Amino acid sequence: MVYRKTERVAAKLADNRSRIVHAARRLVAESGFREAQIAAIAAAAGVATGSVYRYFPSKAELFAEVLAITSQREVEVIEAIAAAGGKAAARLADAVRAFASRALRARQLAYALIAEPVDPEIDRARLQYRHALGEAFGRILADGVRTGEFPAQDLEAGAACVVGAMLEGLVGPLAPRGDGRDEATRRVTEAIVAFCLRAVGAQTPAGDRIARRRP
Amino acid sequence: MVYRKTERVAAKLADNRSRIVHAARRLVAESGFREAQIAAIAAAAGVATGSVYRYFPSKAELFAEVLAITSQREVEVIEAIAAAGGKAAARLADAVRAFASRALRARQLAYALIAEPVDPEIDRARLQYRHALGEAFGRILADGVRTGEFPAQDLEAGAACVVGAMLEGLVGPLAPRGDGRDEATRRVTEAIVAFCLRAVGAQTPAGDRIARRRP
Amino acid sequence: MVYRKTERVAAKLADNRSRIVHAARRLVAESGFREAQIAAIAAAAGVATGSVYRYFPSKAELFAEVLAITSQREVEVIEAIAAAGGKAAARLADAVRAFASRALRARQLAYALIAEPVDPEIDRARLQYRHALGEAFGRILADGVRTGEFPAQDLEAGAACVVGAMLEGLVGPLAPRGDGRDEATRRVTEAIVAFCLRAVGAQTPAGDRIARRRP
Amino acid sequence: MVYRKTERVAAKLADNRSRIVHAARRLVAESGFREAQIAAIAAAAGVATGSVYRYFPSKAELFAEVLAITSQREVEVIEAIAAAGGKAAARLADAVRAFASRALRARQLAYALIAEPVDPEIDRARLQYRHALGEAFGRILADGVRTGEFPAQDLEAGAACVVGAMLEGLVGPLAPRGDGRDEATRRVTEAIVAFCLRAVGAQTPAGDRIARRRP
DNA sequence: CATGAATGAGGCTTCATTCAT
DNA sequence: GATGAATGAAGCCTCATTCAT
Repeated sequence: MVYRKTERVAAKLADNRSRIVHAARRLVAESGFREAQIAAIAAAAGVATGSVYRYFPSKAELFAEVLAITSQREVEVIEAIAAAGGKAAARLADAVRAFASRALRARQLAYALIAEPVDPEIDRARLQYRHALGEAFGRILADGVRTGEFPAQDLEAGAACVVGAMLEGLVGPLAPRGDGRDEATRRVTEAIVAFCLRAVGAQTPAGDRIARRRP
Repeated sequence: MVYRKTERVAAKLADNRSRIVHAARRLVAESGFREAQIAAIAAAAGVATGSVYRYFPSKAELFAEVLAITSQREVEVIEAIAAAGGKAAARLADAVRAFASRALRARQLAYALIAEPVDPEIDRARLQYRHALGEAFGRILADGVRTGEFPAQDLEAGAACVVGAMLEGLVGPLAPRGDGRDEATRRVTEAIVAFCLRAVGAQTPAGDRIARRRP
Repeated sequence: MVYRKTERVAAKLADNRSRIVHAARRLVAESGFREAQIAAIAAAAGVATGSVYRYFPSKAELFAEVLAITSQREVEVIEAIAAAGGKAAARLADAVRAFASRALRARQLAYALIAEPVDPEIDRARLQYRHALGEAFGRILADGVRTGEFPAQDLEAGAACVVGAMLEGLVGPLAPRGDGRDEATRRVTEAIVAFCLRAVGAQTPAGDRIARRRP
Repeated sequence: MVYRKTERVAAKLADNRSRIVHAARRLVAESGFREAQIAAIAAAAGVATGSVYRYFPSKAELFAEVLAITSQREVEVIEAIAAAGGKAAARLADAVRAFASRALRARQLAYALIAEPVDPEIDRARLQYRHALGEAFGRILADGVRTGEFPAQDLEAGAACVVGAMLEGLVGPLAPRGDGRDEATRRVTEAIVAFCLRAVGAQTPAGDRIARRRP
């Protein structure tokens, strides 16, 4: 019984699994799902093709996990902001900004997460992501409505709309082409923030009120 | 005689082309891109497989046209509303409602148009659609800002956000499951309308203003 | 409409289909099911791999047909003998001899037909063959019993036993190694014939009766 | 101490080897060769996959041994009956009955032993089994001929035919579906016994002789 | 020796595209 | 031009065997 499940062995296994997932993630981030074939993933992970199947029963399951893991991180960021204290409006703004800066930094990945063509089987994972994202934003909205910061409104629809506005604004065809740090991108991000704040009925700051006046 | 024959031939050709496009569209609407293989499309169009390649150089180009034609119609509807007279807020509301009722009536097609997995090459056509949709909404926004109905704002971003909010609200994972005519769906549609009106800073009707007051 | 389904085209199709079946049959006859992979069959038939799937939905179905066609011929031969006039005993002897001479001439094929390892899905076709073979022999038995040539007996079991005796005697491990025309093989064949005749209770000819006497 | 250890180790080794063989046998009996992959066998035997290769150079050799061991038992039963005293006809009948009752009780295993698709390499073991079975029956036949119970006949062919008749009658497509203890199965078994007795020319009991008369 | 994860060759199947008729 | 059968590259997955620990 020489082959004990020592930490090293366990680590190796976990490492392999993780390397496969990350290789898959990387390939998706670089060239989209199209290019992320099992053989390529295995090669990128430094394992044999068959080894992928030791960790995942099928390609679909692997990708589901890639989507799940990747999006979980995004959702967690938003959830953390949602759960923080302070004004709902400020949290909403922060959440949008956080999402934006992350999405723009890894545009191809964000696109894949959100919109790229995949197997219908894999798509479920994507829907879950957007659902979770919606719930996180929904929590902020609910808080805002409860405290009177925001007017009464349909929370579910509002959350979905915020998510949609964000996604389309950032990943859609009108999205800025920068990496999240250039001026143009910052402007668009702030425009989306303002859009969402108004949309949920937040008391907009003075500057905005002034902007409302006829020129 | 020769002229007539030519005419008839031309008509036949146009007819075939159109039948192929429509067969493709129908298959997509019914079962998504997955099921829309060249052979299936040809069969549905009543032509031979090879004939598809007489009219389209590749599958991607065929689908690009399917997307273009289908979305053009949608865009035209929105553009017509955008170009109509009256308050920008009313037009915005109408446009969202029109989009919603059409999208919900042909959900699978709308999903395919907006989000379903396809070849990256085909995806460009999708982006154009969303771009055009954005422009139509952008025009309404611009009108509203010009007349002072809406406050000054980033028009491009705002248009994209409106489109995104609509799409996510209607086709995303939180979307209603009805066909556009049931009560739940109507409620969601109106919630999206209200969201977008607030988002662009429209002077909301009295009822909404009241809701804005602290409870 | 230049591409009419002329005889030539139809013939070509039928030809291709048949060539695939025969290539498969040949490969099986030469090297058994193991070697009969789709690619090899296609190559042997002079078509592309994919073309096999124009004619057969799966490998299993192709082999089912190979088995069916091949065994049908064998069964027909036996059935013709069964349906002929004359003494049942003579027909039984003829049927066994006919089966033997054919089986021995294409030993590998016979083995594959009867016993070689295949997909369980394909196996059904094999069972049908043996069933049909059994029925043909059963008819002879029934005739013999009806005319009083043979004693009353379990016809189903008897037929199965005759088939089994034949198969084992000819294709089994004790089978002769010749090609059906050498002396040793002829002797074994006649031994099997005698075995089956006695087994069904046929009035054995004088020579045999003599052999029954104590030596 | 060292000696003891060696002894224990040797026992352990023999134990492992035997467990692998029996696990393989069990898997085959339960689900056929298809399901009996090395990994599954190792798991069922409670050893590691690689350990299988410490005891057997290849899958084929393992299965050859499985077949050999399993069939040896069957052959021994038949041989014991063959070697017993008494009338050859009675022994033949007993042997057939013994074979039948065992085969029917473990139908899947019997099928695998006799007919299921496997590697050609493994098939040799199967042939040996049938050969051995044939020899056991052949001994009974030889005895019968020597004592004058049975007429002179080709012993080898006769033995093979008896085996074949049995196999086909019991495991073939016309075989009864029971477990060897139901009435239908008993009837078939007796029909096969009668068939074989007649086939070897045994003096059949009075009832059968009467049946031989013309009606 | 035992372990069991890793290997990777090999097989089946799909489907966009081509081309002889 | 139209036809639709033929093509064959490409991708997923399996599983006997190996080998570092």
